[in-house]
Amino acid sequence: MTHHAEIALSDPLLIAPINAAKELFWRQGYDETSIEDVVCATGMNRYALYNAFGGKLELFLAVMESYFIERKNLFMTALSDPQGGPMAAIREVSEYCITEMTDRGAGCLMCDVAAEVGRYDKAVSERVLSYLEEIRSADEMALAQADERGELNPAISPKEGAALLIANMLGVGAMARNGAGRKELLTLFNTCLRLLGRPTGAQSHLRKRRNPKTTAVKQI
Amino acid sequence: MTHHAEIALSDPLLIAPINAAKELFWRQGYDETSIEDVVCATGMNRYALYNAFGGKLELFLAVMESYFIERKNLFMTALSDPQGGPMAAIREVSEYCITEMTDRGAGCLMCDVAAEVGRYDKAVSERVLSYLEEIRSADEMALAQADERGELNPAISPKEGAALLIANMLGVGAMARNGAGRKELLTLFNTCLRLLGRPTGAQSHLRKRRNPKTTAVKQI
DNA sequence: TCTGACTTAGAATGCCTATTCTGGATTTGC
DNA sequence: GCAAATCCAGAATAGGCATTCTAAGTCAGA
Repeated sequence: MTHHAEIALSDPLLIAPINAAKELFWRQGYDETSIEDVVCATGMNRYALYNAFGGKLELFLAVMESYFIERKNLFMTALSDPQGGPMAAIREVSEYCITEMTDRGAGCLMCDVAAEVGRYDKAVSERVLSYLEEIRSADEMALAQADERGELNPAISPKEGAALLIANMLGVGAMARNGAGRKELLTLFNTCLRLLGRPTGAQSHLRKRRNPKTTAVKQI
Repeated sequence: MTHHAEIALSDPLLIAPINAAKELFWRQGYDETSIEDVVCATGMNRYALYNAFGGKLELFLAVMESYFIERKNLFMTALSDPQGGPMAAIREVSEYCITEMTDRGAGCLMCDVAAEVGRYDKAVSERVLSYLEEIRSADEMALAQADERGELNPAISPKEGAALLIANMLGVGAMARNGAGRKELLTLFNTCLRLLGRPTGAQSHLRKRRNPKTTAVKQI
């Protein structure tokens, strides 16, 4: 009596258990999360749990799928038709993700936890890459809009910029996992975003302060 | 009869076993690497292994320390007095790291594997953060030199740029762990490096191709 | 060559965890 | 209210793994 992730996801009664399990896997990783933990956190009976999902791996697959869909929706709705402009939308959605990470002291569920599982199961690691590509292409869409509005740094293409954003968020996740603070991570993300944007003359005053020897001349 | 990581590191006979174990932990992670694996890979007797290190955790600590020192040396020697200029040195050392990662389908031993162990042991996660800071400050040093030579993007400080580089490399590691290819990762890193450098007029031709409507005017 | 310390290979131990089983409780359909 | 199906809690089961033990083998020094 094996059940598939899709079936589990479509059952409204399983939404709460899946979310509880997601929280555990996200915070603790796959190996470090025991079925006992899941039983306690969901309040679900062990027997019922095995009946509903089939086993630990299948449960994780359902969690992963749920995360995938949720995250895809988040990015798609935020970036496909951004009200306050594409760059603002990217900032908003990314800062939301950073908050999620620092709240949990964890990175991306797909990229970090699923990668752990991907060692056994090639299908999982392929799913992770497809997730990354999905998010990247949403970012690329937004950056293409930014480009049309002249808000993208001319030195890069929307595609390159999107890849950079993804890598930066993954890096932020790695740092969150190791205990870096929210403020530090936001600063880091802002640096990335600043470089992605079209350079403005106003920014050069930073340089003046930093290296007066060569740029002490007033620039007003 | 407990031995400490420092003692193990100073014994030349243990260098080879430590390197073999490092390879295993790096590729497979901490939990996924059994002592049996280590026994096979090092050719060392189980008893001798326990005598030399004390246990699995202590072995990993020795591995971690070895990686730390090795990596610190790599960055320090490459970046403290770079012959071909600071930006070239950063590129060189980073590309070396990317090769190490793609060779193993893994990220950074400290940031990824040690983070796994850091869940049990606070001292380990603090060590990871101190490692990150060490590398970041080496990058910052190089970027400060670049700044003095007018090679740094005026929109950012050496400190910000160094943090961005670290995050980018961590992101690259996360992607390598999930099976991304070397070429893709090099492209990604190059984008990052391009943005860190001082923008040149020549780059704007990229933009012309992408968005002819607004920049079709010849710019030579 | 002999002795005593050290090393080895592999078996035993003990713990932890996923999964299954079981006998009793609870719900459901009528 | 009742029979049948379903669900529950916790006890077995089974396998994996770190760590320790053991009994035989090896080596160094005289």
